Amino acid sequence: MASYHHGDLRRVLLTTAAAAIAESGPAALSMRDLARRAGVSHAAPAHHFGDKAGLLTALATQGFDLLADALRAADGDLLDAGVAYVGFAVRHRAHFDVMFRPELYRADDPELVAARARAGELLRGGVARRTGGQRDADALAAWSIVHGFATLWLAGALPPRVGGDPQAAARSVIGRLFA
Amino acid sequence: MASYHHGDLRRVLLTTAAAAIAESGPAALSMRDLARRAGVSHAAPAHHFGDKAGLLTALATQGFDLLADALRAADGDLLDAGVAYVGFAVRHRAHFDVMFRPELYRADDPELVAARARAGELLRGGVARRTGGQRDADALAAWSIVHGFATLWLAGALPPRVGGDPQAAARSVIGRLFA
DNA sequence: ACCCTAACTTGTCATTGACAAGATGGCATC
DNA sequence: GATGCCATCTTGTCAATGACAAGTTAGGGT
Repeated sequence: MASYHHGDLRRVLLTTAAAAIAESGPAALSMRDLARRAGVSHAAPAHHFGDKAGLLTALATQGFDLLADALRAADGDLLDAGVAYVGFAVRHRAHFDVMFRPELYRADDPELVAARARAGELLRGGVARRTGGQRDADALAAWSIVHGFATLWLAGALPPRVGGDPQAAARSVIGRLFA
Repeated sequence: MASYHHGDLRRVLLTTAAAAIAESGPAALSMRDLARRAGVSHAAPAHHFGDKAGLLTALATQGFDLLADALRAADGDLLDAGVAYVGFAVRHRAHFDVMFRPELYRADDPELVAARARAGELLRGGVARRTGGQRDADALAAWSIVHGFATLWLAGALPPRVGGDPQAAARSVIGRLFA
């Protein structure tokens, strides 16, 4: 038997939830099924997250932090940042799914707000190095195109001819911006 | 008392469901609450749609048809088609929300597949008039940018400075493509 | 040795989705 | 105009779920 005090349950629940959501979407996630997968009682998740919205808030927060990490690695280059954005969405599909669905979680949670602000800062930074032009509109266009591509990819809405490598396809698409 | 045979229930349920989803998202939609809003018994919706997935399949199908109508009105112009796409997303938020969430409905439903194909045809048509370039990648970029903008707008993820008119903002953003 | 509290469990309740079976009434057919 | 048919809608029921209340366990500080 595992010890009565799991000790690491919160993290395990988050990763398990991410896996479950990646399979069937946030709507299909059940607190009780999550508890079952983690081998704990049906009320254990509620202890750590309060309720379902609490869990998804934690997931979204983690997601914004992961996105910030991914963008940091691109180091300010617009194209790389865009590709990294798509890469993040594909690698962390569950987080991405939840992050932009604020009705599922508590969008005013302080930790969530802070993490989102950090990621937003890096997102804007990716465009900052471009010279001239209307920076705001450029940033918005860049964000829109990568977000749209990632969303369509994840939804399976893109035709097969796009190919199997989302990051490569994204690179080609982003190239159409400011061409 | 309303007559025992409602006669128009199916359509009423679809519009009521769209309103409910526009308020709180597809996840929060309850068949029983839907029945309550429509003033019918809790099992009436299931008669028309089978189950929740059936209802959302019907909504998505209707959504693709509405999108096709909106695109047709743009008459082949790329910029107009993009603005129309965003306008559709904002005006028919619930439909748009469901359409690109295939795990919520039966993506292989024949009527759904047909409606989606019709809309897809018009979508590609919006880019067809452009001369030269790699048409596929151009179409993908255009779709991505309008879809991303619409998604971000609906998620409330855009900063306030973007303003209150999504179609105007979209026009400016789309202008960054092929500039 | 003691308690204090975080971590988890058991128990419960209203609500939900899905299904089964019954009731109603318009409509075609004779 | 009586009869039968069947789509439409209702009532009834069941397992599963989310949320909450109350109890149990163990580890750490004093």
